[in-house]
Amino acid sequence: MWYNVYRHDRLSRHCVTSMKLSTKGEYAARAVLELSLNYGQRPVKIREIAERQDIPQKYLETILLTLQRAGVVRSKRGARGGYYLARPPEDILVGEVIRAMDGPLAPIGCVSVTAHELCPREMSCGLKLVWREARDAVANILDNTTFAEVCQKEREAKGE
Amino acid sequence: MWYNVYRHDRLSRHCVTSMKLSTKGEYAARAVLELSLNYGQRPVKIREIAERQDIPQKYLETILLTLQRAGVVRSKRGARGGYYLARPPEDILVGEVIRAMDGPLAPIGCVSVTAHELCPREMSCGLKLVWREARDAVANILDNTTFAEVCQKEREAKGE
DNA sequence: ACAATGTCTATAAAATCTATAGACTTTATC
DNA sequence: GATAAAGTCTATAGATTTTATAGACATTGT
Repeated sequence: MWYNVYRHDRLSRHCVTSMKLSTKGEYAARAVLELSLNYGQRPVKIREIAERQDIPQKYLETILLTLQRAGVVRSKRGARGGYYLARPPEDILVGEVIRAMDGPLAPIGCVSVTAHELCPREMSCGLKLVWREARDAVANILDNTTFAEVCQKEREAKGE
Repeated sequence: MWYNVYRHDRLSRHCVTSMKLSTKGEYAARAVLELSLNYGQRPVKIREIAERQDIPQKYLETILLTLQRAGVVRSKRGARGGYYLARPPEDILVGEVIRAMDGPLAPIGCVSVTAHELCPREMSCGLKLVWREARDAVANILDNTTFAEVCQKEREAKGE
């Protein structure tokens, strides 16, 4: 019923949409994780992030630009340039990165907190309540997890 | 950044993917809700469901077929035919309907319970834990909400 | 100066989702 | 048993979105 599709022969993904993270969102999260692991050191080149996290470099360039405009990362141009976090990992939320790339977390517009829209038709409110609960549940996780925590879990997993 | 797009001039939707419900998933949920509201009565015609819930009829036909194959609904053919729930609304979960239409709830394959897949690369486990938490949070909502509850909330909302 | 690096915009390529067409099957009713 | 009213099925059209790349430009260190 659902197949794995290899986009650029690196990342597998289901064909379905609902509740799914885009590759863009995942690439962004991995890039920010990579910068978090290098926080406090010199800027990391796009090429390095791309290699270490196995992300298509040109695609990553556009992703990093978006993250920069969202205030998550900063860059230094020219020789010895690269990217670095705009704030310490403790202050960067996973939800923030995902929203920057993919928009609101809500499964449907009318229950979005960051981009609420009125129902174009009289919506079944019983269902609306369910979608809202789902949105809140996801937001509760992603907006309460910082990249400092992700780093720590990553290191714990590697250490064992 | 994100626009409302009117697909068939009825349902608005964001352009973004992540954590979003497909129109198909929402149509399916609304159709099952409609059948739940008519549970115990005679079969409901596709045309009636389409009109009452404002869903393109031809599209709804394929959606109902999928739901039937998933064991959620049944049909009666011929004159006076139509669709009805395969089980009482108390026994039909929202998560079941969404999965039938859109696949696993997990935001990414490697944390899916219903369709787990191995990471094609050494995945950042710190992030993987976050995706799993998000998946569990959504599943916890959608797999603990029955259409009987949705019906009740719907009626409460209408009554006030 | 020049090499290394990020910036920007357009667009190509692919995948996915939404929706419809149209021929076929089944059933109730007269 | 003829007919009309339904559901069934498969293919495919149409639209949108996502993924990815190209290539010219701007900035910085040495």
